[in-house]
Amino acid sequence: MTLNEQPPIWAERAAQALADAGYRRGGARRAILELLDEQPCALSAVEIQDALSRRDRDVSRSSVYRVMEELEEIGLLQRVEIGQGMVRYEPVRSGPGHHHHLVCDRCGRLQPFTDDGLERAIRRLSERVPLRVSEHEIVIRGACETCAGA
Amino acid sequence: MTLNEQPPIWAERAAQALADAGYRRGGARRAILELLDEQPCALSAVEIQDALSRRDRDVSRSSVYRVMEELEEIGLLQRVEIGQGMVRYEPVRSGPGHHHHLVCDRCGRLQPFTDDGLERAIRRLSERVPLRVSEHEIVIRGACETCAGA
DNA sequence: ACCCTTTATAAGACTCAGTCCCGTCTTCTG
DNA sequence: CAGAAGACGGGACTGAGTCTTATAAAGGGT
Repeated sequence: MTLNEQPPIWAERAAQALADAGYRRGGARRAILELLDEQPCALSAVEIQDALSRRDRDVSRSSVYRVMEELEEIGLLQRVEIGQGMVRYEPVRSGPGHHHHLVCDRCGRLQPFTDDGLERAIRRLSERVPLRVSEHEIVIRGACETCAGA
Repeated sequence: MTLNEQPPIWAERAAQALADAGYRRGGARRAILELLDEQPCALSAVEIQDALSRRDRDVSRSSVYRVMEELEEIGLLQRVEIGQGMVRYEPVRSGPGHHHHLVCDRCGRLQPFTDDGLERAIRRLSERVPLRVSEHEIVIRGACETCAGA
């Protein structure tokens, strides 16, 4: 179960990609990029704002959401809906990096995973279905090892 | 792609199940049951309240949410998270009736489907994963035939 | 049929993530 | 270095969902 462990170059790549896409630089965005790059887990918008605030680098709500939108647009960030209306964002670190998520019902911990069998099943399914499929998202819920005890 | 087309006995079965579970009867719940039974598509809480209001059978928000919770608890209703924080509810009509959903990005139309290959892949996956799996939900998004034109 | 207790309901205040708007500040370009 | 374009902050606003409380039914016992 792969946890992302690449060197912390994502923020730089992201900054470059933003520049290439015609965005100017700005303090809020920079702070957000750095924060996201450090964090091992996906964060929600509110968590991002709070974390920055704790470092005395306050950023407005509007900025958080705007930056999230921009980053998602360019494909640097993946939006993950973990149920109960909760949304979190995580850096896309390697290429397309398609993966899904395990969510712990109790502690909210999020863990990425990939599975070829699953992807194959979905690909086959996509062809037989009355829908021009654009994306799919799979969330598996349960109790993580820590929370399940045992 | 199976659309639910059973006879409209769900409301009665549901009423019975509620009684068996020790719930008393009440106007709001009755009205909600009848409405849900008629509707072919899944509805959100707000849609339920509005629909009843249009029939001059006003029901309070609290009642809608309370009843949804009760029905889900007994397994008569399935909660479907269709993304963007939207939640809809649909009657569970036949036995366990495990299935997933196709969501049209544009018109919001919801369509149930089942797929054995997919279930098999998930079952295999569940055994290899560091999580005591309790449930899974798969949402496939795209453009439905109507919206995609073609 | 009539209490009495328990449960169901309505109404509305409240929460909280997310959106929108607008005035101000910063970045970049000429 | 000035001026336009874009980035930012702050705060009003939205809308789904929650919580609280008073009132209205429902069912059981007599």
